Amino acid sequence: MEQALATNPLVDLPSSREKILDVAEQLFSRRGYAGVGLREVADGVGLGKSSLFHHFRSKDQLYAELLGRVLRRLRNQLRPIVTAELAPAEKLVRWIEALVDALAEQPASARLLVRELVEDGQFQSEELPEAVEATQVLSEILGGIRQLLAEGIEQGVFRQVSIPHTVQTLIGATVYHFASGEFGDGLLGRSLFSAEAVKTRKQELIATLQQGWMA
Amino acid sequence: MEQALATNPLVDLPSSREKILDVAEQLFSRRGYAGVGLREVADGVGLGKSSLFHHFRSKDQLYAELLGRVLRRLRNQLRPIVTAELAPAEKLVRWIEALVDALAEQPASARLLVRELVEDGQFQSEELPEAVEATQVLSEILGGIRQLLAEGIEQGVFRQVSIPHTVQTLIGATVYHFASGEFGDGLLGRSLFSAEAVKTRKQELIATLQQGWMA
DNA sequence: CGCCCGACCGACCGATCGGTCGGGGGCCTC
DNA sequence: GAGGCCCCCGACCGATCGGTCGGTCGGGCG
Repeated sequence: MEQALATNPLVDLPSSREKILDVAEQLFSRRGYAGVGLREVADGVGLGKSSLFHHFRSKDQLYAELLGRVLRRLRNQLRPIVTAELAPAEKLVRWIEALVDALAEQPASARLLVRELVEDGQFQSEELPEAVEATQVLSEILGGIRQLLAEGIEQGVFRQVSIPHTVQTLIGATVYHFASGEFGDGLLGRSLFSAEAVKTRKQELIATLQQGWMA
Repeated sequence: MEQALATNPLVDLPSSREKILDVAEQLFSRRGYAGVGLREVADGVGLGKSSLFHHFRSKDQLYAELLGRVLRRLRNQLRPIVTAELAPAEKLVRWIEALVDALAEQPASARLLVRELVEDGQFQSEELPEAVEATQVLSEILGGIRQLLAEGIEQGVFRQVSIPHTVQTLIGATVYHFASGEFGDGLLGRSLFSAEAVKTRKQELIATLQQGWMA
C-alpha cells in the first residue's frame, strides 16, 4: 500500500488520483456518501480539499468513479466463469467461490455495493457518464449469473427456481455477509475477512445453496 | 393517515410524536441518517424544525427511538414462535414466514435494519439509553434464531451447519431482500412488496433453505 | 376569572457542507 | 530563460447542518 510510488517515472499515475479513490472507498463504504465530507477525504490523502477538484469534477463523480472501479473488478473476476465450458453445477460453485474471493480481497467493496443497492438509486438516473457506465457493468454481472442459472434449469440440473429470487438470495448471502462489518464480526466471533471465516463461508454457502437448488 | 385525530379526546397521543417517527422512518430508511436533515423531517410532518426538539432530545435520539420501534415490532412477532412447542423444522419455517411477513408489512423496516447492520455501529456504543435498549432487542431476536437452529441440530434434523453463518444467510435472504428497493423491484419486474412477490419469496426461501439445511 | 403548561413557532447560532477562484511552485520543452 | 503545464494550495462563497432561545397560543383546571 505504501511502496515508493513517486520514484517510478514510468507508472507514477497511481499517485494522487488512485490514492484519493482508495481513501474515499474506505470512508464512503463505512459511513456512506452523505456521511463523509470531502474535507475528510482530502485529509486522509494528505491534500487540500480544493485539490480533489483537480482530479474529479464533483463529489458525485468521484463516487460514481469509485463504484465503477469496484464493479469492474467484480465483473472481470466473474466473467470468465460464466463463459467457461463447464457443467452448470460446477460453474455455479466456481462463481460463488470467485465472488466470495473478490469480496473478501477488498473489504470495502461489499459495503459500498450494499449501500448502493439499498439506496433509492440517485446515481443511475444521473446524467453522469461514469454512473451510466457503472450501471452497465452491474447489468453485465447480473446477466452473467442469470444466464448461468437459466442454463442449469434448462438442462434440468437445477430445480425450477425463480431466477430473480435466486439472484437476490445469492447477493444477500455473499454481498450482504461481507458488508455486515462489526455486526458480522461479532456474530462470527472473528473478523469476517480472516482466512478461516472466508473459507467457512464458502463451504457453508456451497453446501446449502447447491443442495437447495439441485433438482 | 389523515383522519381527524385532534377530535378524539381519548387517544390523541398518536398525534405529533408518532407522526414524526413515521415520517423520519420513511426518510431515514431511504436516504440514511446523514442524508436526511431535520428540516425535511419537520416539513414532512407539517411542523417547524424547532418543534422536533420538543419531542426528541436530538437527532441521534430520534433515530435510536426509531430503530427501537422497528426492532421491538420484529421481536414481538418472532418471539412466540421460538418459544412455541413445535418441531424445529416446523418452527424454522414459521419463523421465516413470520419474518418475511413482518418485513413486508412495513417496507421501511428492512432498509433501516440493513443500514444499521452495515454501518460501523456508532449507536450501540453511545451512551444513549434508547440505543442501548435497541441493541438489547436485537440481541433477543438473534438469541431466538440461534436457539432455534441449535435445537434442530441437536435433534439431528438439521445438518451440522455453522450457526453464525446460517444466521447471516437468513438475514441476507430476508432483510437484505426487502431492503433492496428499486434494484429489487427491477430484478423481480414488480414491487418487492406486492402480495405475489412476498408469497413467492416465502416459497423460494423455504424450499431452498429447508432443503439445504435438512440432515 | 386567572394561571399554568404542553405544543408549537421564527429567528438565530457556530460549524460544516460542496464548490470556486486566483495564484504559486516544480518540471519539461523550446 | 521564457513560457506552458500539471499539481496543489488557502481564502472564500452561499447554503445547509444540528441545535438553542425567547416567546405565542389555546385548552384544562382551580
